[in-house]
Amino acid sequence: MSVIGGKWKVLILWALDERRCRFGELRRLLPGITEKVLASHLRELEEDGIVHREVFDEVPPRVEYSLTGPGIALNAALAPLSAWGREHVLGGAAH
Amino acid sequence: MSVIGGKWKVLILWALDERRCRFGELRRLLPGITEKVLASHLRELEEDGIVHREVFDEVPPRVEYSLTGPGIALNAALAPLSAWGREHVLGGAAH
DNA sequence: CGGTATCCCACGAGATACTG
DNA sequence: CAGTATCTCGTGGGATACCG
Repeated sequence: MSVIGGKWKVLILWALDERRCRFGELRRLLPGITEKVLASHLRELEEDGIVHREVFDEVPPRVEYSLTGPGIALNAALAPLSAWGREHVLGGAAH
Repeated sequence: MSVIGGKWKVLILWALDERRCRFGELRRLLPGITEKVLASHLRELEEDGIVHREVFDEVPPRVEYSLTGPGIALNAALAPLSAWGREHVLGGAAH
């Protein structure tokens, strides 16, 4: 739970499940998140071995985030929980 | 996430997965939890339709908590996440 | 036995400004 | 572009005491 405990963490994971993203892309994909929170969540996910951070030494600077193997597995493990939420929290009629 | 967001909530769910429990039993099954937190978590789980609270009008008073249908389904949906944690957070060697 | 009622505090997260 | 640096505030959770 501590791994996915941040307010925006699963949303970050789902965004990265589609494709690898740059910092600014993630910020745009997650309306309302602040740079500070996005940065700290990415740091924690990196420390937990969930996301990989790749720095390209270019101008302008480019940093790309992607899921690691365990990160992909974590997203798969979250799928049933997500399905449960759609079924029981969101309208049980609107599935 | 808000449904299972409390610090002790999944532990409560797992305790109730075995069998229905009384308040004091849960307190003993969860060393370190305070009565206030246990009570508030149970109230929230009840409001979310996860646990059922049954009051028996006896002396001494008796209250039993059990999982509802959605609660049982939630526990099942948590199983893959639990397995992921055992595999990747706890020792990947010690499975 | 099964809880409330208070008080308290750390920490997560938002707002805002700034930088290499 | 990809972040830091501060500051602030609400709230989740802990400690303790009390109650029908």
